[in-house]
Amino acid sequence: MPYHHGNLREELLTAAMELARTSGPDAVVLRAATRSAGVSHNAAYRHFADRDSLLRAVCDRCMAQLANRMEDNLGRIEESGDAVADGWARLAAVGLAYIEFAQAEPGWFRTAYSVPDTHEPFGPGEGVGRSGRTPLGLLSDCLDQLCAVGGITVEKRHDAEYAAWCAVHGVSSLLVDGPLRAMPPADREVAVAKVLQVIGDGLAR
Amino acid sequence: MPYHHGNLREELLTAAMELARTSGPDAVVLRAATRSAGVSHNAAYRHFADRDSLLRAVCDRCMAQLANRMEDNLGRIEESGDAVADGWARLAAVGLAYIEFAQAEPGWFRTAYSVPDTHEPFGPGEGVGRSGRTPLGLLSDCLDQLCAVGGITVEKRHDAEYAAWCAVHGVSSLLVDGPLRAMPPADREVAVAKVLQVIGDGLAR
DNA sequence: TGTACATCAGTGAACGCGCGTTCACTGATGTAC
DNA sequence: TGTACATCAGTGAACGCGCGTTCACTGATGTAC
Repeated sequence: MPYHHGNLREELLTAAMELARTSGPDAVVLRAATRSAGVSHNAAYRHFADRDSLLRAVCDRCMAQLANRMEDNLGRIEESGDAVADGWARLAAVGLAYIEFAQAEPGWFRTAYSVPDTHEPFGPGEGVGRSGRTPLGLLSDCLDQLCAVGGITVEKRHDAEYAAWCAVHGVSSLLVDGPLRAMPPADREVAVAKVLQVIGDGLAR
Repeated sequence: MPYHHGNLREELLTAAMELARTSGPDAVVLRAATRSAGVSHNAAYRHFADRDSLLRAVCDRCMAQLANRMEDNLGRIEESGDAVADGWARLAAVGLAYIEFAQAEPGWFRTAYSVPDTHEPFGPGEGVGRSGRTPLGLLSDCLDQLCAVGGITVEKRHDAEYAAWCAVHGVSSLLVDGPLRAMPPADREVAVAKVLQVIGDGLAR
């Protein structure tokens, strides 16, 4: 191992992402990250002002992972020719991606929403996936499209992201951290389907 | 201060509730609770097996506080004579109570959902308010009544608590801890209203 | 082309913090006889 | 009614843990002349 590491900042972030993945935001710890990078613990201070700055950078990446998962699900959709049906399918794909991400990567999910109070929330260009859009941006896009093709009214479109986001966020939180965490997979599917169905009905009406 | 305290268990719980209220579940710390009760730190071990047992007991109380708030809101409703309208009003009251509680008592809200992994989830008779019902129980009651008077169909009633619970839990979490925590009050009301409206529409349809 | 020197990126020891938990103990209480 | 003694509810000192952070430092790099 040479004295100059070469890419320590990146390696610290990789290590910290692994900590977050396994054990959530509280496990994003300077000493553990440097340990895992094979470097003395205060080498980290060359690249991050303090522990919260490292955590903040990790939050960004976690949110980006969520965005990527949503984009993946969107990319897998086959157009049916029916613009309204496709619009609903896209919205469902985005919502399901959110819930699946939370369950598949609970540590990342929790961390994505753990920006320290001492730091600014995500600014433009932060927490974005490959397409450059945030999770919320991707959801907005779906709703815009659905509105454009007449799947939902303009009135319903207004602030609709709150309804959709809160519903999928709520079911994700309750399944991952909350009282539903012990729920068997079959029941989870029932709960998730009900949430998506009611939200869809509520927007359609 | 006499050697025998008399009611130390209760006083520790009161102190721990105050810690939770101010700073959330992580602040529920044995030494702080005993300090605040004016007692040596390991006196706590006469009343709680360990730190997690204390936290667990505090979680119960926080959930009970939430239930009480929901009951308060229900009690404030004036019957209109229209059973269906009253049913919807009760559902809205319960949902709003949940969201208001989260914003008014963020520490308690977070703690209510922080039962340690090492402990069993709430059993019967735990996390209940004055009426002996849990928050989820109160919600179920509302949905049952609404269904009984024909406000929602039997099919919609089925598993409807997931949809309602997840929606209010999601908006609460995002407003209290999440990216919406910086939202000004006026915008919060808009978001909350939208969530409740869409969920209501979705159940009604 | 060679070299002095500023700059950058690491090291290693140390400090202070607060926590949960354990140990051996002492003071107060209540009950059997 | 008095007293020995078990039991209960506290005390106080100590341990070990892992953390964030600071300090003075050393090794490597690159650039001006």
